[in-house]
Amino acid sequence: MSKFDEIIRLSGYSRATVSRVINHSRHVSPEAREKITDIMNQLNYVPNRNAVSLSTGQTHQIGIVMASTSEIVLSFLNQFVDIAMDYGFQTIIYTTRGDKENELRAFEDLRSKRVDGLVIVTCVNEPRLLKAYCEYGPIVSWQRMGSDEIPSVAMDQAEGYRLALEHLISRGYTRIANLFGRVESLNTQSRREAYEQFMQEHHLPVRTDWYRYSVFTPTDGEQALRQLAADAELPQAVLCANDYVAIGIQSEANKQGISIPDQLAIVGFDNTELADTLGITTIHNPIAEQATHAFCRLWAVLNKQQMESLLQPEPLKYKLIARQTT
Amino acid sequence: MSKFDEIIRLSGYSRATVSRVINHSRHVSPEAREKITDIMNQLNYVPNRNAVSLSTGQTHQIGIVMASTSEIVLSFLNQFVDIAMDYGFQTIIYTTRGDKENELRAFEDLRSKRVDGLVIVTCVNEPRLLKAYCEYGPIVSWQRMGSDEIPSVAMDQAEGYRLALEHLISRGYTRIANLFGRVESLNTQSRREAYEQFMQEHHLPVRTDWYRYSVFTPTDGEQALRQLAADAELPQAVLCANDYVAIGIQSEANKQGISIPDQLAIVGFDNTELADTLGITTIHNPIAEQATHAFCRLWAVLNKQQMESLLQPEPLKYKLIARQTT
DNA sequence: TTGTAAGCGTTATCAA
DNA sequence: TTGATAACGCTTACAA
Repeated sequence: MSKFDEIIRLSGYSRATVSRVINHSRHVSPEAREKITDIMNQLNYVPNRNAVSLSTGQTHQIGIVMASTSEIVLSFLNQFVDIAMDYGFQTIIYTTRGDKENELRAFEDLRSKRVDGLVIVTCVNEPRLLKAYCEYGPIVSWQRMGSDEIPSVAMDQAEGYRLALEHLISRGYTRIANLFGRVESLNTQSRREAYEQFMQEHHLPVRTDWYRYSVFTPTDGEQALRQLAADAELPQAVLCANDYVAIGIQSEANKQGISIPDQLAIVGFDNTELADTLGITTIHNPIAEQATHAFCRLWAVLNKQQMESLLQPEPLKYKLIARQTT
Repeated sequence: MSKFDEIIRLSGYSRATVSRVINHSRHVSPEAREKITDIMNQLNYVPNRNAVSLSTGQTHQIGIVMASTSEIVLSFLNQFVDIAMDYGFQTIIYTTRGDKENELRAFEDLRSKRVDGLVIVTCVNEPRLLKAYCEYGPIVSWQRMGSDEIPSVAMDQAEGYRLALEHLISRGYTRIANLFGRVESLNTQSRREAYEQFMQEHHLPVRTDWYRYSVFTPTDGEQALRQLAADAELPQAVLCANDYVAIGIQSEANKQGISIPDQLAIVGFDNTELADTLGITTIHNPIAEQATHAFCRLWAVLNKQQMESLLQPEPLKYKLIARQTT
């Protein structure tokens, strides 16, 4: 006999009343509440969450989908897990390693009621394939999806990129290399367009020969600089996909005796703690706030209500943080 | 009517047979299997995982408990999530922010059948309180718990620490500072004892005045060096709690014009990618392998069988990685 | 190989 | 305020 039935037996009340006490319903007499509560404590009762989930259709679990738990997504992840927990939601990690089938499992888990909602941090499947899952529960994305059905909480990175470009130009750096992340990502596209437009507006050369893609880690950064340095002409400045790439550039420059920022200026992206420690100029990216946004969107749907208090009134802003590498 | 009932109705078979097909039981005729499979595909059926979990008593979910998802635990987390997924288990993150009540919620979730098992990465509650939860499901720990009931997959850090000390002494650094993590942790205790024992064996001074605690991040490292440098005598070498602290030390030393390794040698811990990039001498710590171990322990219990193939035959080893900071 | 029927542990709808 | 009873969607003895 389950503990639930035990409580029913010992208290003399019905199944329904016991359930009401568990769920703090107001329609219970004080005597019933006290008696049942006592017995619950005595038996050290906890509800079986699978039974609750089956009955209510809600798991209070949210899935978060990403290629892997890297440093780059860490602050988003951390903030999301934290705020979700504050609102009574657990977070399940789905790491896909960039594999489409792995990734689809997360979406299937939405369909099979394992999770109530989904946050996409990075994903590799076609948006038009994924949006079919929207009918099973709310989905929001950090990565921009280029699809209205799956809303994104990301900011347009063009804006941040322009801040970096203005800063560089104002200090006299005009021959600029760009180290991008994923070729197909909308972020990369935004950044590239921002760069090209900005340079054209200022009648400066657009150096597409200094574009590099799939540069994510410090090691990637080191390698990229080695390549660039092998050519006849060294750029005056490098715009990096993120701070970790910038660290790689900085380190490799030191090894090669390239002086920073005289011979080479470096700008990172995201403003992580290490960029501060290592004196790297960077663009502050309000990542934690975007994670908060992501949760709020989901929460609003799952609770069928707006969550005004948490939806930032003023839009988020990028900010240039000037340090020693420019 | 649920899709399950729909399948029963359309196929003409019973509830049990349909279930058998879903679970790939051998005791089903080819005709039945084909007919039912067809209908399942037609209806785009997926089982409701809450119903399955309620019925079987297994969720195929494992909770991972930590203060926060920091860089330091990242490779453990990543590897654990990956291998768990390979074996059909999802991972739920419980971040506690060092709060005992938050932490207990993870353990209560084991009790309420939300997760099948638990991995402790870091925890703040008393082991004797936590071990009461062992009866509800398997628990393993990365952090050493000092309790037999909750086994730990961690290695004794004394061994790694000794490697670092031997290396330093062999290069002539004898006046050594130690930057530790949490004061009460068994790791810190191990490291401190290793240091003291090693120095005494070699008739060298034990500099307890150069002990610092709660040093975790680059910023903590910078601050620690600032303090040390303010004193009359600077140590010849610093042993750091992890590579991130070492980065902070390295950076602050550069700022202060302290030359590395001539005036100050630095040894990190863990051998992260950044230690390589930044040329920091460190101790390689097979963290991913420990995460694998952790999963295997849980898996062995949950499947009531040994997992010999995955349990490393040879014991894991620390390794000194000498770079430019020594 | 198939079917019957009893669980799994809750919530929710009525009616009283 | 309470209680009967059905519903949630699936698994699993036990029989046939």
